[in-house]
Amino acid sequence: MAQPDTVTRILNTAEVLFAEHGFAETSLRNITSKANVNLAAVNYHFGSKKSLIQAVFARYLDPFTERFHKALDELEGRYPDGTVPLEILLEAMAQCVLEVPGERNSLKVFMRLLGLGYSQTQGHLRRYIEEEYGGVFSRFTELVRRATPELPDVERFWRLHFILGTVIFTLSGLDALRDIAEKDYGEHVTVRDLVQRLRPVVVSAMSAPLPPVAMPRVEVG
Amino acid sequence: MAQPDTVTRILNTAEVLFAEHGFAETSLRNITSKANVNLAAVNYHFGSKKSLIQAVFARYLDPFTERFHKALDELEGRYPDGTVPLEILLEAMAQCVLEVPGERNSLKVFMRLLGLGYSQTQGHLRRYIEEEYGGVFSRFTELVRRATPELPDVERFWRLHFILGTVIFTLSGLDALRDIAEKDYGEHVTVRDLVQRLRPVVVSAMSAPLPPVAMPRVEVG
DNA sequence: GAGATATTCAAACAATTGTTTCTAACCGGG
DNA sequence: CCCGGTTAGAAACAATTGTTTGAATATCTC
Repeated sequence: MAQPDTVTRILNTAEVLFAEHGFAETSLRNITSKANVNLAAVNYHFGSKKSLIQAVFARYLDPFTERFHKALDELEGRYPDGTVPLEILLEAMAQCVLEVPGERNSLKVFMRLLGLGYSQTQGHLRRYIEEEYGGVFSRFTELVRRATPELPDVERFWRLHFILGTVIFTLSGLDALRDIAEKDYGEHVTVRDLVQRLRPVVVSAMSAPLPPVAMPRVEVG
Repeated sequence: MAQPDTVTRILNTAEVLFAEHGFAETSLRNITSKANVNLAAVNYHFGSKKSLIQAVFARYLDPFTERFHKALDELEGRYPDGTVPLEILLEAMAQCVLEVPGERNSLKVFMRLLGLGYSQTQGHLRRYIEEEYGGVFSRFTELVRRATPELPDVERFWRLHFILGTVIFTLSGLDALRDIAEKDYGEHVTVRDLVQRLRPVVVSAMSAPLPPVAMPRVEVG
């Protein structure tokens, strides 16, 4: 079997090392040695470590956004009034996330990278992701807005991030949690099982009753 | 105003730098210079950078676990059959989280550290937290078990981690989200507001309908 | 106040980091 | 065949990392 060329060999190795140990904790020498590639190759092909990190993300996010856009196109066509039911929207997003890495590496790496992208304080990464892929997300949230007209805008904003937290946190820490679950309950869980479990929880979260209106706090002398 | 002694000066500076930039991205020299302390002081007082990180966590988690244990004691006394309603349990936990850092620094730093502790792949930290503070958590989950007897054990396990993800993810990324929310909706949000919003969402998530039973996949020839 | 202990300090240590440089090898088109 | 630009390679670079050392200073005890 022919070895892939240098840049994909670097990307393949880098993404699993990043996912395993984080960005700052993974040295270029560690990557290049495991990839059987010269150290200088990274700076030659990518320019810098930062750009390598972004390239790792792009290889996942580019096909994802493409699929997601297509899926939303299809949905908007199927519901000509522009109001797609919430469950359908969430389901479409879940399917797109599930399909993307299937071709190549594991979904686990993808989710772990997403989690790191949010938590690790690599400023450049956050900016890069927002600029490059903010478009699909706002398109999605606009559809969610039409699907949940009863929700105040602020409330919907926060709830979307609540469930984003649930998904990223769970799937990105999946390995550790899976071990515990398997040890304590003897049940081997796949990512698809988890999505199955997430579905009703996410839907319930989005349609929870509104919180009591915040009283402006009045100082009592 | 008298300056606090060296070790607390180090801890005070370290915790905000860690929360801002992560552990690996924060150098001891950065900490010691901002704390007006000699570089060697860290290794003298704490032994190593790892131990400093653990000490930063301990200063938050020790008082938290103490309060949390007391709160659970009080609840178990109030409900002698050992069945505390779920809402009360969640409320108690929220209150303990909110109260702890009030004395000293901001709740924001605490939550950010918690998020980093989960996502950053500092193996020693995970182990330290589990060994040192796993006790309260399992006590809490046992109470949750009694409060939700209708939930299968596995399902409850996952749902607890779902909402854990929501809370940590949201509160730990609060700063960035707050900026967006304020810009888009002109509404300044405090941590307490967020807890207000989280309450109904979390309760709904825990009491969502069970997912459809997973069919064992049968290969169709 | 002398002596012992605890703390601070500047300096150096050894290891590792990302990046650059320059040379050698490759490879397709004249 | 050999020449052009592209890729691979070994080595060195400069900067930064956590940690250690040994002397100076402060703090406390008897």
